[in-house]
Amino acid sequence: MSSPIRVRRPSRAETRNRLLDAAATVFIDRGIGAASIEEITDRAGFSRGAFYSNFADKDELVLGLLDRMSRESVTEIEQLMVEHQDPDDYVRATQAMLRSPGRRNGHHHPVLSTELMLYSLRNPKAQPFLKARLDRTQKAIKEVIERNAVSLGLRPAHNRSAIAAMINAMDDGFGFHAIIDPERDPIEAFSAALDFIAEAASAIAFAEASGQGRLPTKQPT
Amino acid sequence: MSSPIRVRRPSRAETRNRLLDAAATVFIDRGIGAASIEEITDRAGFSRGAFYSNFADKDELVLGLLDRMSRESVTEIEQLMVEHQDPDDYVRATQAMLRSPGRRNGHHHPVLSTELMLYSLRNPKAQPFLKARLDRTQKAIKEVIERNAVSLGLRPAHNRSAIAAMINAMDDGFGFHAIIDPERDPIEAFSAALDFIAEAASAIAFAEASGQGRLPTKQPT
DNA sequence: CGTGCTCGATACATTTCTGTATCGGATACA
DNA sequence: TGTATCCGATACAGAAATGTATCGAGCACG
Repeated sequence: MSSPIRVRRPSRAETRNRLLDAAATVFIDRGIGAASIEEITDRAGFSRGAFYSNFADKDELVLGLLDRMSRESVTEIEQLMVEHQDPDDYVRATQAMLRSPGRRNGHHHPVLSTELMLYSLRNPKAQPFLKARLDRTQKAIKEVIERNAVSLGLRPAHNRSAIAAMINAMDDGFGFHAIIDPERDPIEAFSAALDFIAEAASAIAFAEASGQGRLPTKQPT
Repeated sequence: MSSPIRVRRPSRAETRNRLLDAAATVFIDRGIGAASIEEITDRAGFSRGAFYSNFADKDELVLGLLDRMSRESVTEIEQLMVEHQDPDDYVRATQAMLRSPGRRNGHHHPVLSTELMLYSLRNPKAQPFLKARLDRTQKAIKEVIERNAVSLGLRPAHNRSAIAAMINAMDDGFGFHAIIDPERDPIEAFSAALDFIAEAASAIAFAEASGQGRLPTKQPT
């Protein structure tokens, strides 16, 4: 029978992708610096020859991973935000996504992100990818804030970008602290923080409306 | 002349400390995983023999560094907090400390902290050190919050530990984002965030005093 | 079919890193 | 001053990792 399923050797793209997948898991397990090409190819089920046929060296591999991650996530966060415009919904969707199988195993693992962040410090070529991702994330958060500005009671004077940066920083910070202390639940902490900020925003709006003077804002630096 | 200054070979403790110093800088430059013993001893001005005379292997070196950092910082943050009970003062003192020469060069560099965090993930022996440091930091922040609870307008219902965790997470998060994008100023962002939280706390207190009902709090997880 | 090309496997050369064994100068102390 | 001990330097062996050169099976295309 001419079944479309045939025993064939993996296409070049397939090999490349499997190598990238394996690289992501080895980077998580060992760290980028300590990861050897051999462990990566072993885990991918190839020989080192396959690696050197697809990449010049480890740096190019990391860049390739970064590039693929970048392509994949261009729409991911934005889509999530668009689909769940209500902050509550978004938090819940985020939880679901974070817990979905294949997420923490795959390439979007907080540890991998951290490894890549440090890597970008040492290889400037990687920096634009991560900066772009950071900017995208914060822009998406900002858009959700702006859409919900009225119901949140946010005053025009409040700098939405700054608040988005705060939220993003907290999100990542909680993630890191969960790495240090696994007993901490970053999602719960993040939810609580969002609640506080939402409550704070309405309270500030209320205080303002009641003629309560705005607190003096200090000038840093 | 019997000057007390003599040409002597460094004491054991001195050698050890210089090795730890060098290790810290190499870890920052290359990452813990990619750091070789030789580069560390070179930078410290010793031979590899000196290293193996003081440490069994790289793991023991990292643990030693962690231990020394732990000892050094036990009082540092707390002292800073005690000396500057006013939040404004504290922020300013923090800025001064962060900018003090020898801080970012030495061992308290955000990159080093991140390296160690990832390391602790892979070597459980390191975990207690970092968890202890994290707990200490948050406890100190919490104490400052509690001392200033009245002037901040914090209601008893507010969970001070959660707010301390928020602040700490933001602090670290901003630091990490500054690593990704050097144009960002983590100190300025942190100051702005503290302002927002302080403003929010008084506004919440004011809204509460005016009979404005507390916003419903969502139940995560 | 068969021929050329692609791409992963194998083998090899080289470098780098680690860890140990040994040596010798400096120090402490009587 | 003599002597035992300490501790870093040197030398060596082995392992691990890198990168290249070569080989050969599979696929595309005539």
